[in-house]
Amino acid sequence: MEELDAADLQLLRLLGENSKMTVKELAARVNLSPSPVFERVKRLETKGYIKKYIALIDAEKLNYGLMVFCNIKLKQHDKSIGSQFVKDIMLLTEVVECYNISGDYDFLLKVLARDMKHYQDFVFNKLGSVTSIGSTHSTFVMCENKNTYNINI
Amino acid sequence: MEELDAADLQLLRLLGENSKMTVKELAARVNLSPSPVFERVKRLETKGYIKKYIALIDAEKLNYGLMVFCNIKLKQHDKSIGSQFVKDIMLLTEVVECYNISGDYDFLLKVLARDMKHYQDFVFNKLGSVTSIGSTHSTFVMCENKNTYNINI
DNA sequence: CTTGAAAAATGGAGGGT
DNA sequence: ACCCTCCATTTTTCAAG
Repeated sequence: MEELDAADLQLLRLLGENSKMTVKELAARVNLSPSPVFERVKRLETKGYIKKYIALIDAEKLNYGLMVFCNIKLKQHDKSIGSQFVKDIMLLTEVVECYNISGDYDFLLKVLARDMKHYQDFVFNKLGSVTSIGSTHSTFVMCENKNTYNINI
Repeated sequence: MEELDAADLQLLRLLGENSKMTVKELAARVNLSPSPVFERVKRLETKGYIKKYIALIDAEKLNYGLMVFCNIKLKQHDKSIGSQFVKDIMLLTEVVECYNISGDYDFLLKVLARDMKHYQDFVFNKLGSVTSIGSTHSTFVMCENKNTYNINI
């Protein structure tokens, strides 16, 4: 995989921070002319180093000010229960991330809700109807101190 | 804040999924011509609904295949200890997210590491030298099932 | 990697509903 | 207030060397 030189890594770093940079600006930063930078970026895209380009939306501005980490224990641990759980979870719009984890719980969800009332509704009505769930434990985020959204290269 | 109509929300949804969509493509999706779409997007940017545009980098391709949620308890809970902790944490490149949380622990970190050896080094040498830390508890991610990076509007 | 040129998108002026 | 059409400028994209 190490077909990446310092300039490539720098391009990933820059685009991971701000994907609106023009090829010209990127070229100035990595001390190359626009054309090779253009080709390098295209290569990083096709080889999959860059997965996609997205706009980051301000959840608080849209009245989604509550972030909760919801730990989930399944009733049983066979494969079909697990995959059914993932399938059910994928449909819940409040769940922005879902991880299969080690430890006392099986899954960790990052949930975005408008407020506590909304979260309560989410737990009781949405998670409540996912039958594979045994128990849950919620950890509330009081403050987001850092979020880079990307690996720090 | 509800100065956003259905077209604005749709634009946020589309750009949150793929920020490389051209104004022309967006216009076709929301049934408007390019100019008003261009103005709407600019307004969403200046008003802060769109925070920034980024490229998502594939951490696994860069040999950062291990994700860990690291719970942290501080030694004491006065404000200066807390802000010093945040300051120290901000400098650690392995930490991609940091939250002040409710419950048994004070902070939750999302950490990206190359492998278990790297993570061990991170805990012992990097976290180990952050003096405000009382205790830690690591939860390892076995599989990322879902990550939308954005609120689901 | 460079130069250079075609194609496309951005961003703005002016007019219409 | 909002949208449209048209046009200049900039950027992207892709040749050939």
